Amino acid sequence: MTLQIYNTLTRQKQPFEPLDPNLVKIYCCGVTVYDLSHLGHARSYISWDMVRRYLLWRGYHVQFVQNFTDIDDKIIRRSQQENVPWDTITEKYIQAYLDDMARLNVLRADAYPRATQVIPQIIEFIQMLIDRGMAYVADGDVYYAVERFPSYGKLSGRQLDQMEAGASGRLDDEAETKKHHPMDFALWKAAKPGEPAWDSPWGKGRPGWHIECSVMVHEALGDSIDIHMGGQDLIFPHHENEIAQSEGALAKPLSKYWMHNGFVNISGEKMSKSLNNFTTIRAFLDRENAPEPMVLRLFVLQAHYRKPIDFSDEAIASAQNGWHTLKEGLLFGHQFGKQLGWTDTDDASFGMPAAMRIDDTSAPVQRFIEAMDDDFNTPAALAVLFELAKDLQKEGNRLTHDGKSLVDPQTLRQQWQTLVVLAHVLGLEATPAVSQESMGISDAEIEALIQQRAVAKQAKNWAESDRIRNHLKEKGIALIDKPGGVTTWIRES
RNA sequence: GGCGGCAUAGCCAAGUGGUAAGGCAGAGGUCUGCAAAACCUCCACUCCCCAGUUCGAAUCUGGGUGCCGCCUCCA
Repeated sequence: MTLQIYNTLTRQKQPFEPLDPNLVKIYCCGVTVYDLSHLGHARSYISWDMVRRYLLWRGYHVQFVQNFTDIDDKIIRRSQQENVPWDTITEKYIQAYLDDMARLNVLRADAYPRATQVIPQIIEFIQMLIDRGMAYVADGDVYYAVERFPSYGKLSGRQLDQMEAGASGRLDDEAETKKHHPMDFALWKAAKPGEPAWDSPWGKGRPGWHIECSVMVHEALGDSIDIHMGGQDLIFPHHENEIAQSEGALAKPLSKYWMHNGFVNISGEKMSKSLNNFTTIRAFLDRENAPEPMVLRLFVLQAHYRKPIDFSDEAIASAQNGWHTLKEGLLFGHQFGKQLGWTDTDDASFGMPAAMRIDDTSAPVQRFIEAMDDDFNTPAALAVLFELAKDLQKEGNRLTHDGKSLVDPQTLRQQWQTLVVLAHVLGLEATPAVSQESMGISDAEIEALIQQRAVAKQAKNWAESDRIRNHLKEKGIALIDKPGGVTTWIRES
């Protein structure tokens, strides 16, 4: 069984066979940097990060390139509104994007090309399209002639004649009158006064939205790549136009597979800038009682990447509880390794997924692979993680409450490592609490309070007993009374 | 109008011809002075509706209903 990927281009799942078996080339459509990233972006890039991590784990070499669109109308408008240079805006939001993604444990791309860094190549590419008769100059603008590209519409399943009707409403726009065909789109836009502009054979101007991606794919990865990915809304017109440009210029397939992620909804409605119902990633992660970033990651992964997900407080609360279980499982080794007699718990590499060897033929790993091979079925893959985590959680509680587990320590170790490795493939990671002593109360103080409480309990002074329990609870210490009057305690994470 | 997607328990969500994963929530019990994110057990004879194919369908076919997305910047 090989990995099957749903290809938007063919509208079906296909076996994944990279053009070069030794190197998978991926281009991921990035953000336009004029504002903070929102939860929709989080969903998208968490999904693609998961795809990348899985391919890496399966042994592929992956070259992952993601662009920043750093010149466009919205950036210019923002720069005028705030009265700062356009590249001040873009620098700010590029940094913000990278910071947000780091919090969500999204791996850095191998390269982050920007539109404005490839202007000469864009001009060259446009010239190539003009030379091949695929584009025409009109009054300082350059347009792509869609009628010259016979398979225009193949990605989105549209036909030119069917789209004309819908375009009639925009004919009053001044640019429309310059076009030979209503669906023609700008490759180069002549500069208006005061706008950032670059010199070109057609006069001062800037690139259109779609051309940058064609050029950056070409520059970074070559004529043809394996996977091109982005949000569902990019299928048309963005990706359709990229295909027209790249294939129109190079006469080679732009990408073998096209992957598109589903949207984030808010109460059943699409989250978008135009509807103004979006939440930024940092607003979400920095609000009061905000969940850990991993909760957002888990929430995203609990649905298949192509399906819409609905954002609600209830859904987040559910993910939060789920993450707690997973986290306990992930921290199992750190918490109980010593007690189980594992000898390497102080090693620097302890707990590092890269240093773990797990049994690939074990049932959980096989089930995980089977799920992920089926077009990255993360909900099914997560079921495996939950089962492992619940098992470990149970054994951990036995160790805490009874002081021993009936399961063989090495078996537990295998289970734990399997969980950690598989979770890592999904980008789910828990870090052990740093310093236990720094939490404001020492072990000795705790023991002393437990002694006081024991005295109170013997005197049936329940009020005092509960006061001590609650006091410690506030300090993050949970007391567990066991049969025989013995009380143990744990620091809650 | 054109193209596409989805409908599975209170909620989220897998499964796509062989008799309903997983998560959240919930219920009962154990233990307990209390508490516990502890332990045990339970929780869809049923998969939007109707008709058909089949030994057998949530899964295939036809029809219907409902919801959503794209066709304009958008992950």
